[in-house]
Amino acid sequence: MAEHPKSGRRSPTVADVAREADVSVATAGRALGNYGRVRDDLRERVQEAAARLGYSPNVVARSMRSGGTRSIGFVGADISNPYFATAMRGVCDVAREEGYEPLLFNVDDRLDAERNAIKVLLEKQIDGIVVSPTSVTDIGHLRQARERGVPIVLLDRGSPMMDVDSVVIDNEAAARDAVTYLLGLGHRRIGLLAAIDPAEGPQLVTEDDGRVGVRGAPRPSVDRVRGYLAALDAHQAESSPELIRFCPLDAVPHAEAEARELLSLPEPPTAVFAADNVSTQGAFMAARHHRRAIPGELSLVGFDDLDWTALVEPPLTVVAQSPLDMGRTAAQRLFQRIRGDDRPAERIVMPAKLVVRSSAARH
Amino acid sequence: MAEHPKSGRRSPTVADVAREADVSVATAGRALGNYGRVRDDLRERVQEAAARLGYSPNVVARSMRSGGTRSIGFVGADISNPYFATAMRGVCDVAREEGYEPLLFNVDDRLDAERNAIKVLLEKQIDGIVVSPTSVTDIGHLRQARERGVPIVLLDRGSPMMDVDSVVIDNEAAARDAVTYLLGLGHRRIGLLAAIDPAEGPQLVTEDDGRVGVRGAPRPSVDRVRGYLAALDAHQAESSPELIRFCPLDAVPHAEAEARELLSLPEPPTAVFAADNVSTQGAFMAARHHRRAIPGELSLVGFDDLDWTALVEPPLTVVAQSPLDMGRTAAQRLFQRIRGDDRPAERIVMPAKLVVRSSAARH
DNA sequence: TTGTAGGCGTTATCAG
DNA sequence: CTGATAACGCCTACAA
Repeated sequence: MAEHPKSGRRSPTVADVAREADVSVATAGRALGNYGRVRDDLRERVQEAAARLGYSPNVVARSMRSGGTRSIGFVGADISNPYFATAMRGVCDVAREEGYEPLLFNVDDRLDAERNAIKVLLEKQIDGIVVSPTSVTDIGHLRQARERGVPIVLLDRGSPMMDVDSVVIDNEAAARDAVTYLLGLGHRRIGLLAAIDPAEGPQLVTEDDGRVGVRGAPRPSVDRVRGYLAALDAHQAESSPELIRFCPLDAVPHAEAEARELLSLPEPPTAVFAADNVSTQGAFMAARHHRRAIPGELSLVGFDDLDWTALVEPPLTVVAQSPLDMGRTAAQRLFQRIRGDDRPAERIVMPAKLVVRSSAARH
Repeated sequence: MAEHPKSGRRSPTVADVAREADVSVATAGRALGNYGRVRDDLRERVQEAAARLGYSPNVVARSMRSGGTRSIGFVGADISNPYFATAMRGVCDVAREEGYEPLLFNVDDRLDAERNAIKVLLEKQIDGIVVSPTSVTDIGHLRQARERGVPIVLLDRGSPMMDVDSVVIDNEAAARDAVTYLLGLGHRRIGLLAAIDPAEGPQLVTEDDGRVGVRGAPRPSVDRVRGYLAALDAHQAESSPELIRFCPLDAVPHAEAEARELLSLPEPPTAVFAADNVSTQGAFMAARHHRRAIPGELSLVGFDDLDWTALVEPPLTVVAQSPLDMGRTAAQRLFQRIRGDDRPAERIVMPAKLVVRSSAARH
């Protein structure tokens, strides 16, 4: 048992250990920190003294001197969303492997919270940041971090306005594949459900030739809408604004409400592509509410391979991405940057694949 | 990682601002930190200079002087487990309200990882810790933190060996209620499934009167077994070791395997109580594998009101606790301690209630 | 009201 | 190989 002579008081410092071992602070420091050379017997005496006093180094003071904190920041929407929780897990694992500590911020897709998170991280002298930016256009705070020399890696959402690394999936292709799959099953009237913040201003437009297009910053959801439209175009299937539903907030009840409206259309879709995990849950619940049998009366392809999608009846066909790997990859790239790698910024595209289960059938 | 004198990139300090504004560092410091008195025109000059230089305070240096870091630690099993993710969310929210930053550690129920987490947190001069201890008996590292004067609050699991606050539910009562509910429906042969680490050494014993008992440290799972047994006893229903299944690891496949064995018994139970969310998922999957209709052929009561339990068919009857509130409560108590409150340690019992849906029927 | 001069704990530098 | 000392950036007695 280590004695605590001054229990509850100031914790012992190198100077205390030095005094106890009857050496200079410099020698004690060297013996404790394994730097420089110390005679073996002295080293031992110091280490014994340290153990006796219950010494543990003060990382704050160390950071003070070194300028680095051996910690990184992770800024994401919400940890109770499984996507972010898992991505964060990946970031944490890599950080620990590197001997770094991650600092987590939930910003709930609020820009002011994100700005504040970046500010706090900079004040904390963090060594790097992984961020899923709320906005891909309003990024002054991210720029500021970069100007300070703090490396940044974008996760899930890249920004064309900023020259930094990003780790994403090819959202357009993933959506195109999913919708092409439904088209291949014979569906021609396919609904789309997506959680898109209207503040980011994506707009549905009807082209001269009657086809629908989407304009807006390349956020994941918007890109998925593009992929959906591209697949329809390629098969000359109809696209119509009434089949495309955005739910304004990132919450399941809103998504369910939109999905219900979609299914209540005079001529309802025979299939629905839900472009994110919130919409997927909303669509599933709406189908149940309307007693629309899946896949008999309604085919459904969802997004994100969450636990529950394989547990429900029928198990859902979904586009699966790997937030764990994305988080790991983002962190790995961040550490390359922290170590001084200055190759040009890169857009790292991770795989997403369609996991076919039983929620879509031939029409 | 900013090495020491990094040419001109070094971020500006109070001294730089002072020079720019042509005042002393003290005045600049006062103007920037809103303490002491500064003449208005000077304050303005300083703030302009700060803005011009892009000054932001160095929290590390501030901590160095003040001795506190305005940050707390959260040590839990695994953020990708929704229970911990949500609890962590609660802790984070309260911390931010208090102007503190939370530092998160995943320890995956590994004691060495937990010890290391505590060590790192102490070195980082953290102001307090919320921890879901892996072990309720091997707690030397937690003691050490307390001896250092760092307040600790235990979450989910209390320890009788340590005089600290804990935030828990009444696991025994919750399990008793759940099983009593099944007994009330006429079930007499009720299986139990629980994820218990054998390393924590709970033992099933058969008493002289033929009844089954459980011995072991009061972890949540063990307490739930106690509650299960107590309910059976109170109704003179049979208890038998073959009806009680522990899965060794905290993973769904193991739970499912145990559940399958349980359902394959020559005389299988008519109802199952799954004592945690992992077991609940395992039991549900096993029932499906055996084509045992719920609740027609098998009644199931699970634990933890996760999203998916309401989404499956039939929606599951579960014991619900609120990890969000538990996390918030733990953090609130922690801040009381940080502020110096030294009332005796308390065991804060949060509510858990049975949410009746459709997975249990009359036998 | 403003300025000067330490000191927090660690580590790097330089001299013995 | 060891020891004294000077930073790192901020804050606060204390002095002016």
